[in-house]
Amino acid sequence: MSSSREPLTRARIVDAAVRLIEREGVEAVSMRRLAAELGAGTMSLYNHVPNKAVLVDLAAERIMAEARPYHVDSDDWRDHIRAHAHAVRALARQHPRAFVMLATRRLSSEAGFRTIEIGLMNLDKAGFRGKIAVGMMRAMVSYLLGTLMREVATSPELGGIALSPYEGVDMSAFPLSAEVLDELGTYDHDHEFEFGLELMIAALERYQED
Amino acid sequence: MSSSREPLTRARIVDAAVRLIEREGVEAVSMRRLAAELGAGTMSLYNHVPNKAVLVDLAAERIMAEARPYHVDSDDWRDHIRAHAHAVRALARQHPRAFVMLATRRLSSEAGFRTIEIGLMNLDKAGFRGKIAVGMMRAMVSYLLGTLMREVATSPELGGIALSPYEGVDMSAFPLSAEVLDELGTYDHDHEFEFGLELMIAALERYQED
DNA sequence: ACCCTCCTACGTACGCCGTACGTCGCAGGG
DNA sequence: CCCTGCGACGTACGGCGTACGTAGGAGGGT
Repeated sequence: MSSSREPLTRARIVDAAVRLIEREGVEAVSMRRLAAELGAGTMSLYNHVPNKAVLVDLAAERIMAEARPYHVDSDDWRDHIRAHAHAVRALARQHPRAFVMLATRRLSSEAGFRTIEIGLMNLDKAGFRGKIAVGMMRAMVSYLLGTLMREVATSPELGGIALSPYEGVDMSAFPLSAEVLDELGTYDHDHEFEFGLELMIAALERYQED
Repeated sequence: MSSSREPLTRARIVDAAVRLIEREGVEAVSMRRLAAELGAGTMSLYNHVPNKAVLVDLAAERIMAEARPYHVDSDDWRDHIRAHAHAVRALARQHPRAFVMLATRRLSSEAGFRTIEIGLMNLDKAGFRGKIAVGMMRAMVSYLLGTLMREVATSPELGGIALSPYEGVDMSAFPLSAEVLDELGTYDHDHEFEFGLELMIAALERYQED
């Protein structure tokens, strides 16, 4: 193992953790396994990282920091909000196995504020400021968090929240559901994301009129 | 231990699991501990439950089934949607330590369809049917899932997604955030939930006009 | 009355886990 | 030359889920 010659570093350890998380999910991460992957003794990791929880935090921050900057070629605030939402979605889709972990964890302040600031700028363009802008941003975050949880944590092997409609349920008790059973069993995540996003934007526009 | 005389039952085991989850969270659940709590041998549990994952599923379903029916005294579809959203929120707040688990798990079909059917009924009242109603319901679910994740998984000891703004970040790089720093550090979950909910309803109303 | 079957309870053991602690070897400075 | 300090590592403890084997009792058939 060539890598076993390199000295152990916090960076190398976090790297390995991120790779492992992306490949097999957080629950696959263990100190022993990580050490083995690095060709090192288990306890050597503790010279660089105080414990597993911190290590996972560091991995989460590293993934968060990967968020790509993006450029929008438009003056319409709607396009900026759309671009921002798509960027968040892209991050979630690049790291499906890490998303729940990220969503459940306290954001690192730096990356958090970068995102918040962008959100506030976009709402500012739409004419929303101060308290109300914060409320709207939070509603947007909630929507994004929710859809992406549904999209990304939905694939069966990740253990998701999807409904699996055809499991011996007596549908006669649920007439309206029965009518749209096909829709309920189908997921077009692109389309759903777009639909919900436009719904949110429509809501903002409505507030703009007052 | 008086309870150790009772015969072991699936129901008794699931009950104990639910209690433990509510008291200390899913991660505190272990077969050994559960058995000890029931005054039984660890392996005896396996006569009633195939493995821990299924046991946790059963506990999740049991909690889900606790959802209280509610009555709305109004003809306005908005009030029905509000009531439904509040019911979901109440469930989440009654089981904060279980919510992330519930949100991450495949819903039991029965309870799932009950909720879906109510959602579809409410949207039907507003004049939305078929595919578009499904889309709207999913957007609502996303919003609810998101806000409630933020609300319920936010308390520090549960390891949440809240921002904690005052941690040596150079705010001069984030002027808009700096302006509303107080807002960002404050959480009024009642108010935020209501605000986001009205935002969603406003969006639906807008679609109604077309 | 007998036995046979089946179900439940339980003990043991294996292979994982996180990590406290102690030791060893080596690099650097005096 | 030795001393100090630090990184790497082995061992060990107490936890975990669960495969497997056994023992005991309850119920039914004869």
